[in-house]
Amino acid sequence: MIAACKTSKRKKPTDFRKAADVFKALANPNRLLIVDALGKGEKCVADLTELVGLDISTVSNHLSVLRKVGLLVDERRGTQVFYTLKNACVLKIFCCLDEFHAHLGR
Amino acid sequence: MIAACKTSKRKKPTDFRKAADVFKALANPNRLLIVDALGKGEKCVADLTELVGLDISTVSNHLSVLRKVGLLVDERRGTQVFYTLKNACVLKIFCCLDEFHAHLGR
DNA sequence: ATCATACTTCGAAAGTTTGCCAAATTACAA
DNA sequence: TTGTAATTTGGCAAACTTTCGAAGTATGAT
Repeated sequence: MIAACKTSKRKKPTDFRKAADVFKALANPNRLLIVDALGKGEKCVADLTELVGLDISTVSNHLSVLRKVGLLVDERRGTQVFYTLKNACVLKIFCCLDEFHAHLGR
Repeated sequence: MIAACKTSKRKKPTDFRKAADVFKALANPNRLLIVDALGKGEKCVADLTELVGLDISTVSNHLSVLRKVGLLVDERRGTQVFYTLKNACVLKIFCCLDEFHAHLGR
């Protein structure tokens, strides 16, 4: 039996669906690469495209997946669109994962 | 710019792939329901099948997805197989998500 | 206005996931 | 050993994801 967190309350089916949507958005190595990069500061689509090495349309799609679940915000400045992490929680989740893999020993 | 966690180090492509696999395992409402239930203690497949309301073979598949990424461990006792959370990190991730949704206001 | 740049949206192909059913496996009991 | 209960595995169809290239949109420069 493991202690739950302070903020946790009785969960409804929609809670699991919403949570699953966020995990779905994070369930792709290229999107994780993007999130990790944005953890260091905002980037435009072209920068991220160079980083992940896929077609710009594909990267744009990945960005929209992350934006739709509220992980990112976009801001147009001139012809460029800059993306930023919406909040630090995602990076915390990364930390939990680091711990998890350390615990697993892989 | 957001502070990274203490344990974070330079990430390799395989790190993102492994992390994505864990998120993939969590990217399904029924599997989240299972993880949440197991947070309260071990359960056998039949118990979990009743909980999620899908075919037992489907639940068995979900459990194997979660086991493969190291989130669960199984233990056979007689004819039954009991599943347990491998560690508390997953529940911490849930907490991060709760925070995230609170921050988003949905 | 026209053009170039930066990005998004659409449509299609290939691959993956989810679910059910039926068949196979495992452990125990009679 | 034959049967029965619990779980896993294999096969399949429907739905979803990933990627690309082409076409579309928005902004700023000429």
